[in-house]
Amino acid sequence: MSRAAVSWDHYRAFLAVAQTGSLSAAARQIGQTQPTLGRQIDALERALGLSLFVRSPAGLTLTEAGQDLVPDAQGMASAAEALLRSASAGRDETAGVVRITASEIIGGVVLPPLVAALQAAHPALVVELALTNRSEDLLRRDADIAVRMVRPEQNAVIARQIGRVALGLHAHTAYLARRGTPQSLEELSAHTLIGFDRNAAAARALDVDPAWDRSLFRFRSDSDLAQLAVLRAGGGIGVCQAPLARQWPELQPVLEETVRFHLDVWLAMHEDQRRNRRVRVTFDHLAAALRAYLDFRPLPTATGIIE
Amino acid sequence: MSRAAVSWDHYRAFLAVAQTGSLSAAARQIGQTQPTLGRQIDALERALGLSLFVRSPAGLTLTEAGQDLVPDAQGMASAAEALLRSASAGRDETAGVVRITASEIIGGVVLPPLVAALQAAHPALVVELALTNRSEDLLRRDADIAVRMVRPEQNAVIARQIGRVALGLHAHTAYLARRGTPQSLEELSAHTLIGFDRNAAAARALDVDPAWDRSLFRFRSDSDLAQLAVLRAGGGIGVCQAPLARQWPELQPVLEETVRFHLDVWLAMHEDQRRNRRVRVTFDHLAAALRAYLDFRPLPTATGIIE
DNA sequence: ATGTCCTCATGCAGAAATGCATAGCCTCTC
DNA sequence: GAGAGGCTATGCATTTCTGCATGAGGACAT
Repeated sequence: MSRAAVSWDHYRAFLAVAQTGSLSAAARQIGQTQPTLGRQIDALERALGLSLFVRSPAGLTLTEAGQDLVPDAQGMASAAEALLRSASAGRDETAGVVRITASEIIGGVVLPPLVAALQAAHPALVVELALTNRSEDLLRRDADIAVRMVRPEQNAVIARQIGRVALGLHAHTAYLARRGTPQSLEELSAHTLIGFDRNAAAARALDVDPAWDRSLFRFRSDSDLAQLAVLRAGGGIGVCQAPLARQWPELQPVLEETVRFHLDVWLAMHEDQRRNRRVRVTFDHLAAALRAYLDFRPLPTATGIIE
Repeated sequence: MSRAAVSWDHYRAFLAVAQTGSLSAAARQIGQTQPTLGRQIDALERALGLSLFVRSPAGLTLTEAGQDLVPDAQGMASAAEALLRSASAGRDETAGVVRITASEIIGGVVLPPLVAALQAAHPALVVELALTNRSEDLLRRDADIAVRMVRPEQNAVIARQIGRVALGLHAHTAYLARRGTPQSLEELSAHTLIGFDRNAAAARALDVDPAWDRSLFRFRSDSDLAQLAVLRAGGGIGVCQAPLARQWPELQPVLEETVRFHLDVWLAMHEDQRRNRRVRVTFDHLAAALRAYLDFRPLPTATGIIE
C-alpha cells in the first residue's frame, strides 16, 4: 500500500511476464532467473493487494486486474528506453540511437535508402525504425521522430509539413499487357484489384465514395507492404504512392487522371529533443530527403552514396 | 551498457535527486537512506557512462546530460503513479483513486463542489485534482480525466464536448458604485482592469483585437485564481466565466452586450480506461454536472448535498 | 506407457544492496 | 570564531535479494 514499498523493478518484472506469458521466458528476456521473477511477482501482488496472474504449469496468464496495468507498465518501459536513447550520446554529438516511427510504406520502402545516406554521413549514428500505423507514440516517447500522414496536433510536439504525396492506381506492365489497360472506372470492375482487408482506418480514408469497400478487392491485405509486393509482382491494380511507382519502370499509372488523391506528409519530434543534436540532424536530413522524394527525385542508391 | 544492468529503481533515484537537489532530501522523499541513493546514482552514472550530477557540499546539481534525462524519468514516474491508481481498486468497483486535471478556474472553483457531490454518492472514491493549463497529460498518464477548453486531438483519447462557456467582463457592485459603470469600450480605459501578466497563451487567446495587450491591465497576474480573487474583492473589472459570476450576487456583468466570447468545454479520458468503472463513473458525473454549470444552474452546496 | 520438454515452486548458500554510524566539508548565524 | 545545520563520502554489520539445484506437475510425441 505504501508507495515507496513497490520497487520499480517489480513493474519491469510484471511487464516482462505479462508479455512473455511465463516466468522462465521473462527471465531470459530481461536477464534474470525464474525464481527471482516469481518472487518479484509475488511481492508486487502482495503490495498491490491484487491477484495479477493465474499460475499454471504452462505459464502465467493475466487476470483482468493484471490486464488493466499492462498499458501503464508499457508506458514505463517506453520512457525507460527513451531515457537510454537520450543517454546514448552526448547532446553535442551526432552519435547514439535515434528511433524513427513511420507508416509501413514510408518506413519499409522510402526511408531505408534515406537513412542509409544519413548513416553514411554520420558513422556513429544508430537508427531504429519502427513500422506502425498508430500515431500516438511521440508523447509516450515510443520514438524520437515520426513520419506521419496526418497533422500532429499535440502541443508538445514540433511538426513540420514536408509536402504532399500523390497517390494513384498502378499496375505492372506485364499485368496490363495480359489483361488490358482500363480506360474508365467501369472497366476497373473486370480487373483484379488489390486493397485493404479489414483495416478500419483505410476504410475511413477511402470514404470519398461509400461504394468503395473491401468487397471490391480480389486481393486483400492490411499490410501495405504485402499489397505493394503483389502490385510489383504483377498481381493486379492497386494504390501506390506516385513518387514510389516512378522509381520502378515496370510499374505504370492506371487511370491517372481519374483516380488521384493526396496525403499530407508531416515530420514530427518531441520538443524536449529540440536541442539534441543527433535527433535534430536526423530530423533535418529526413525533411530534406523526403521533400526530394515528394518532388519525384530518385531515391539514393548504394552506388550513389559511395561515389 | 547492457540494458538489463540498469535497475529501474536507479531511474527513480535519479529523478528524486534531480527534483530535490540533494541525496538526503531525495532519500526522505522516497523512503530510503542517503548512502543508498548515493550509491545508486554512482551505479547509474557508471552504467550510462555519463556524469549526471555535479557533487557539492550543498547538494547535487544536474549536468546538461542529466537534464536531458529528466523528462523521460518523469514519464516513468507518471506511468508508475498511473499504474498505482489503476491498481487502487478493482475494475468493477466505484472506489480507488481518480486523478483529474483542469484549468485553474475550472479546477479551483467549479470542480470542487461537483467533486464533493460525486464523493458523497461514492464514499470509497478518492479524487486527486491537478491544476494546470498545460494539456498534454492524458497520453503520458499524468491524469485519468481532463477538463479542457480546447478540443483534444489525440486519437487514443476519448473526448466529449460538454458545451460552451460564456465569458465576459464583470465587476463587484461596490466597485461599480464607487467608480461608475462603463457604458462603452472607450470608457473602459479609465478603469482598473484585471488581466494576464505575461502568459503567452492568454495573449494569443485574446488576439481578436491586437490592441488588447498587457499594458491595458492595471492589475496583472498569470494566476487566473488571483485575478478572480481581485475581481471578487472589488479590485477592478475583469474577465470571468458568466456561469461563475452568476453564482455570486456581488458580481455584475459589465458591457455584457459588447464584450462576450465563448470557449468550448471538453471532457477527455484515455481510451484504455474506458472499461474502468471508477473513471467511467467520474467521467459521466462530471459531464452531467458541468453541463448543468454551463446552463447557469447553481453549483451544489454542502447543504444541498446532505439534504 | 514412457520419455522429453516445458513450466512453476522451494531449500539453501552466497552475493549484493541496505542502513547505521561517523567523518569531513561548507555556509550561515550569533 | 564557535556552533548549528545542511550536505556528501565511507567503513562495517546485517539484512535482503539473488541464483543454483532440485523437485514436481502437466502436455505432447513416440
